[in-house]
Amino acid sequence: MPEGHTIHRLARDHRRKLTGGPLAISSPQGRAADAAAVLDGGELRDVDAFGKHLLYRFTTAAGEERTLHVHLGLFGRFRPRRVPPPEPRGQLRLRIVGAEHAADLSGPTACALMDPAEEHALLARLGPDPLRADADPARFLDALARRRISIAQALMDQSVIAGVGNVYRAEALHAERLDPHLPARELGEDRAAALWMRIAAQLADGVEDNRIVTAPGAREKPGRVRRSEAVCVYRRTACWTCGGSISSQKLVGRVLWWCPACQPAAGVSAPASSARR
DNA sequence: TTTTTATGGTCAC
DNA sequence: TGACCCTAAAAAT
Repeated sequence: MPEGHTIHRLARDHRRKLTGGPLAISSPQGRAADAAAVLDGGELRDVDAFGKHLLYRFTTAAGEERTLHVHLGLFGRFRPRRVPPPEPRGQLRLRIVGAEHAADLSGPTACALMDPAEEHALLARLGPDPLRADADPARFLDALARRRISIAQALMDQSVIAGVGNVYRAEALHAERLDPHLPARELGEDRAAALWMRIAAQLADGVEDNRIVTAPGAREKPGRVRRSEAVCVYRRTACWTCGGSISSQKLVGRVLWWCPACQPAAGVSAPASSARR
């Protein structure tokens, strides 16, 4: 589930549904018992999202300001619940129950209190997040210009750009007709700026839809569109745009998907060079 | 029923 | 680069 759009959507939803009143906070599974004990009975003031990280700003029942850091990782999920919530099923790391809304968190990579120093260190190693109004695209352009790694690898590096995951990487590169193997530094300012804009737009759509829909026209009929029909290249066999065969390759532990026809290597007939990985 | 896979990330070698 | 962490559902047996 979680790329940056999921995280920002959760921040928005939880800000709206869980702030403004005392919360019962527990860790049925016990693995976040310490944080739950501190936060139980407190109030949520705000929720911040940075890339794939969530920061929940609490005022505890004792009147202290504390921040809960949540990172969903690959498997983490926040599920909305009615009040009262049902008996916990499966592994439930954290349960937050307000007067009208509740939320269950399972499988996160991180769910722990974070002090200001740790938060500072976290934010310092994150690149700009296109979903944040305070994001500086110049940092993205600079990072790309300095990297020898491929653009595909660069987009997965959260210190280059925060919030992009494996689906948006594939879809944004396809939308910009960029060969994923192109070295980041060879992108050039114009194409890098266009890529930033594309990612920002796709992520923003993702927040609104609460899912990734990048296939042209598919957003107009949400709910009816299967995932495979909502994207152009990710985990597809045929390109949504041209119908050609989609290529895939394991790259640094993740599968990269692209359309060789829509995203040709610069100078296909040129002598084999470092362009291909 | 078991195995594999997944939209993520860290750490040790 | 691989081991590992976390959970659930799909795919394979």
